[in-house]
Amino acid sequence: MNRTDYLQAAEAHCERRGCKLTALRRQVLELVLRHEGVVKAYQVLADLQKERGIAAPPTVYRALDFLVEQGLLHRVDALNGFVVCDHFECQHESMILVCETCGKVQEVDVIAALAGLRDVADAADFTLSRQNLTLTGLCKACRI
Amino acid sequence: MNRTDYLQAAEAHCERRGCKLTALRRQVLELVLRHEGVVKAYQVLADLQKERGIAAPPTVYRALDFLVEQGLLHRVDALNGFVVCDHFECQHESMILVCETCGKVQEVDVIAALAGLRDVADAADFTLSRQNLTLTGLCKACRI
DNA sequence: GGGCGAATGTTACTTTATAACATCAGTAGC
DNA sequence: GCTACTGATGTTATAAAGTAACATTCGCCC
Ligand SMILES: [Zn+2]
Ligand SMILES: [Zn+2]
Ligand SMILES: [Zn+2]
Ligand SMILES: [Zn+2]
Repeated sequence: MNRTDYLQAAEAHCERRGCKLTALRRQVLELVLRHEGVVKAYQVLADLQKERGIAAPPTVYRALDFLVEQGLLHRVDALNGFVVCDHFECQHESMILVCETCGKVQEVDVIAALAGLRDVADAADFTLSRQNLTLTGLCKACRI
Repeated sequence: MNRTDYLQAAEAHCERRGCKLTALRRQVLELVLRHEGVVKAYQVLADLQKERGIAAPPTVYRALDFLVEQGLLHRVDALNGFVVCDHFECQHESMILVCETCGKVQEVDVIAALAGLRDVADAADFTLSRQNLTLTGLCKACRI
C-alpha cells in the first residue's frame, strides 16, 4: 500500500470509527510515515516545525495519542517511540520485535500464539486487553 | 520469603555472579522492597534522600540498572518503573501483568507459553532474547 | 604506600511528557 | 443570522525521566 492509499484508508478508517482524521492529525501521520521504523515524538515535532513554523509538544502528543487510539500507530514503550501499523483494518494482535543491536522494529501477527499467554493470564485471574506485545532480541542482520 | 532473607539471598546471588551488592545497591533494593508493586526511579531517589541527605539521579539509576542486570528487579517499560522479582534464582521468563485500572502489577511464569511466540519470531528471522513480557489488562479486582 | 579499577559523588543538561488555560472552528437549535 | 455547545488546536509553563562527563573515593594487589 503506497502512502496516498494508506492515508486515504486511514481517513476512511477514522470515519467508520466516528472520528476525524483532521488536517493536523493527517500531517502528523504523514510525517511518521516518512520515516522507516520507529519515530520519536520530538522528531515529529521538529519535522512539523519545519513544515509549519512553530508548534509545541502538546500539539504533537495529542495527534500521536489520537493515532494510537485509532490503531494507526503503535507505541513502542521500550523505545519511547511510535511505529506505523500497516494493517490497522483487521482486528489484529501483533508482536513488535525490537532488535537490541540495530534498533529496527518489525511487526508480526501473533493471534494464535497469544492463546497460550491468555491462558496463563486467566490462571492468574487477569484479563488481557487486546494489545501489541513488544519483545526484544536480534534481527536477522544482527544475528551473525 | 521475608525481607531479610530476600536481601541475604540477593547478596549471595550477586556473589555467585561475580559482583557485589554494595551498601548503596542494597539500600536501593531495600527501598524498592518497601513498596508494593511498581516503583519509579525518582520515588526511590526521594526515599534515598530522606535516609542519607543528598543524592543525585545518577546514583539511583546506576543502582537500579545494576539490580535489573542481576535479575533482582524487572523494569516495566509501560510505566517507567521497576518491580522486585522474587524468583531471581531460577532461570525464568515471565510475564508482567499491569492492570490498566489500578496499576497493580503481578509477575507470572510463562516459559512454556512463550514457545509459541518464539516460533513466530523464528519465522520472522528474529531471535528473541530471554525476557520479561509486559502486558496490560484488568486484574481480578478491577474486572467486575 | 603507590597504583589500579570499580563504585560513587557531583554538576549540568537532555529528552520525554503533561497540566492548565486560551482560542478557534464547526454545527445544531433558535 | 446569532448563540451555545463541543471538539480541536494553540500557548505557556513546568513536571518527570534519564544521561554525559568529569571528580573523588574505596578496596585491593603488588
Ligand atoms: Zn499493528
Ligand atoms: Zn538488528
Ligand atoms: Zn522475575
Ligand atoms: Zn486492577
